[in-house]
Amino acid sequence: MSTGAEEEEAVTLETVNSVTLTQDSDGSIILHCPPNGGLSHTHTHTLPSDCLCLCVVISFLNHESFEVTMTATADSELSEEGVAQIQILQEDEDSLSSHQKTEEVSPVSQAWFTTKEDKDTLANKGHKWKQGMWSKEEIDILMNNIERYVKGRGMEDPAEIIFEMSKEERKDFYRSVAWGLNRPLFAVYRRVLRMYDNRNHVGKYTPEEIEKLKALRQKHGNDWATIGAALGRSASSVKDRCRLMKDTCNTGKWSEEEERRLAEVVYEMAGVSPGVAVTGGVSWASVADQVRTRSEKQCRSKWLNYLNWKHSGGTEWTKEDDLNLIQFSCLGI
DNA sequence: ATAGCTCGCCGAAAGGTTAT
DNA sequence: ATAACCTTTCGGCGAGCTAT
Repeated sequence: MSTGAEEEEAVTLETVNSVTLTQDSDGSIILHCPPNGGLSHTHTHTLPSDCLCLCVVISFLNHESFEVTMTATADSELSEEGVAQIQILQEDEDSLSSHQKTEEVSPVSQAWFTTKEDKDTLANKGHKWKQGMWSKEEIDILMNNIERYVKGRGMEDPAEIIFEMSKEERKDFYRSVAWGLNRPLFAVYRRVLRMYDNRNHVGKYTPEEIEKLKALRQKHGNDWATIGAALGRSASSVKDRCRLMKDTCNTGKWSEEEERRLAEVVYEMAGVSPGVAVTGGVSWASVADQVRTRSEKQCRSKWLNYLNWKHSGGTEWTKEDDLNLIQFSCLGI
């Protein structure tokens, strides 16, 4: 590390266009470097608030992508668009030139759709990517990317691009916006749609809405788009709401018989012997079918909150214990 | 502990549009 | 015509909150 390039005579200067700086909602500055592989290393550096000059030494080990998050900069030197090109002091000529020879984009986040086979292939090549819940950091990156894209085009509302523009007009929108995110592009696409569809975060369903929903459900079956339109909600919202309206189930305390059935089914399905903790391999919908008197959600909740622990715990809580407890408490003991 | 609920994620697949 | 790109839909599932 040095404070200036003039002291580093042996060093080659090279501008890499695709390296950008952005700022997240916390004011942290994020340096995005080209993703050339799946595995992403994240380093966090905190800089003094009077830091005027930034020197970053980067090695493209294994052509992996990475980002550096910096906080506590006094005045951001970012340009209007929130993007700054930076220079890289290149210490190892071979690493960068070989890096530049490799494909410029991550195969994970740049192919529009990633089929099962694609994913197998990528995994076999050692690529890894994120799935599941989006972290705050990822959302920040995404929103920043979107903001940058929007501002860069002198626009105001991202929804304009997402819902009004022709595909032609928004050409590279999704790929630009996926920048720095180690997820399949398709996942980014869906995330963006969900995020900016204002029929998606409307809030709690009122009793009136529930009634309407039931009626619409009768009328239109699984035509969620139609139902949603009639209610001013998104299709996925009404679909998910309907999922919760099962009415053939018991409520209240589980009977011993129900618990027994549940445990039996779960152990059978998970393929472990009774007493072993079950961590996965259970389809709760099927469990509910077999338990018969409880919904999928009730089964899952019951198992995860109570029975799994009870059955696999160090001291087995037996049926006799249950009976004793009941008897004793009835007798006031 | 249980129910009720919101918000959210995923893979898969079918269907539509645009570029070459 | 074909490939690449984009959109929509569906079924399956989960985290985590609140009220009681």
